[in-house]
Amino acid sequence: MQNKLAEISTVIGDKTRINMLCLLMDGRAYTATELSIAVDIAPSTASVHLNKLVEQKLIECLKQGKYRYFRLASPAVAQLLESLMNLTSSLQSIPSTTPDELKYCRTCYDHMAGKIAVDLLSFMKQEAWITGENEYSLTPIGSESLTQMGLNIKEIVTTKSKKRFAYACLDWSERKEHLSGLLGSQLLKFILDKKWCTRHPHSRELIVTPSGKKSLSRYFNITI
Amino acid sequence: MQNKLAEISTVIGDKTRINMLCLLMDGRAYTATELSIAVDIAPSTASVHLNKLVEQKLIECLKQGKYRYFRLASPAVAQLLESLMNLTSSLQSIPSTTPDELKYCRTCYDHMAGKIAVDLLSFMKQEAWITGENEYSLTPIGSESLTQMGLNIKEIVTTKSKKRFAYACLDWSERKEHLSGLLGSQLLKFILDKKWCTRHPHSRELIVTPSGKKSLSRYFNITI
DNA sequence: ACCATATTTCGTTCAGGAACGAAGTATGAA
DNA sequence: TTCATACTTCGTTCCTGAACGAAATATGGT
Repeated sequence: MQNKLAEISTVIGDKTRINMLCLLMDGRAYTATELSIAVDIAPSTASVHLNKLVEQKLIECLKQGKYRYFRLASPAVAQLLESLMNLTSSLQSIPSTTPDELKYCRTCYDHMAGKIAVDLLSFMKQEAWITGENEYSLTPIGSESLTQMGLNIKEIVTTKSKKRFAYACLDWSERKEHLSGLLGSQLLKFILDKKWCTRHPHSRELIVTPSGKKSLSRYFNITI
Repeated sequence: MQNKLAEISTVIGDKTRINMLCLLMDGRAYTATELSIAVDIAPSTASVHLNKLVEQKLIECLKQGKYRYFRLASPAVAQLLESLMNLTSSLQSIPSTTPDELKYCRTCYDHMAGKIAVDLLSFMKQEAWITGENEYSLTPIGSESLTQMGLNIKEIVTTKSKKRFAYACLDWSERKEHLSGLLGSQLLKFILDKKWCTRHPHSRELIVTPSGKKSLSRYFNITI
């Protein structure tokens, strides 16, 4: 019991690992190499540290191709780090992402990405429109809400497609999850149809229209 | 800035020191020797550990004659330890497993604890019956009020005792300060004598009697 | 298929620091 | 005063674990 506690605290109690955890405090996921560069150690050393942190469930690892993204495992970990920072009274403000347009709203393959998409997913989770960890299912609440919004959910749900229905995709700029899968792509299609956003002619940027601002705010409580 | 954080976390990240901190989680002050025995190391080693903890302001030291009493430095430290315990999901995490009654009103060694005791201390502070940060002194107002209530303050003040007169004890469940020391123990004695509370036969719980309710409300503005 | 990049595993080196006991200091008691 | 107890300081030993680079593995791109 206290043994477990001692284990955890020794894992936390390392200069390098604490620095890593601090970097992860912004809620984003970083690759092993990025972290190793940021804290100035060899990748091999970083790998060892990251494994220890994963072992103690302080962070978790998301494989994506040859990359491994690491992020804090739970809000409880963030809270722990925060109380640590409270002690030093050096609660550095979490670096706010300076949203250059592309970071803000764009496409990622066939679905939306950027801050808006991250906010959108977090709204849908919070309002219990969807459930699940990495693979999502639509709840009756979500189904109804989206239908009322104008999406033909019935059609989407009955679509025969090899595509996964809905899952979490890591955003490359925010490094936070956003909605991917059939639901994500249909949602983008819908938003473009409704002209809440329009495509930028030469990039993957999406431009939110005035009516889009209103609707996004109304349906998803997203302010721009 | 992160340097400071790393320092603190390395100090926390030691099996022996964490064990000591856990012992101190009950809010009580222990001597160096007691702690060294409890965690099974030589007194000299304990001394080094305790100094490190003091240096980082995780605990504080109160000299009293040849004894040194150590206790947690602040509620913030208790909170840190609690969030650490949260991670282990060990249900030794206090709040959920503790019956409400025990949280509400009980003894902590020789004085009262629980929500009532916390309220009581905060009332005494607010009404300027006592002054001080962690070590309290009785003010003339406090002295008079308590005397009027029926406590023999003169006798208590002139008692020769190694015990500290009055100090803040960290509450185990509330994580807030309550009154400990000679004054605290005498107050409990008084309250039991007056039958404002009675002891539960097999636990540290205190049961507030009907007349206790009236008196606590009248003298300390505490509603139950 | 080939190479480039991301990450892990392994073996080695090395510094830091945890632990002890002995000797020194401080305080209380007889 | 003298002794006992509480605690600290110092010097030494010893072990853990942080770090590295080289080689292995995994994946993507061309």
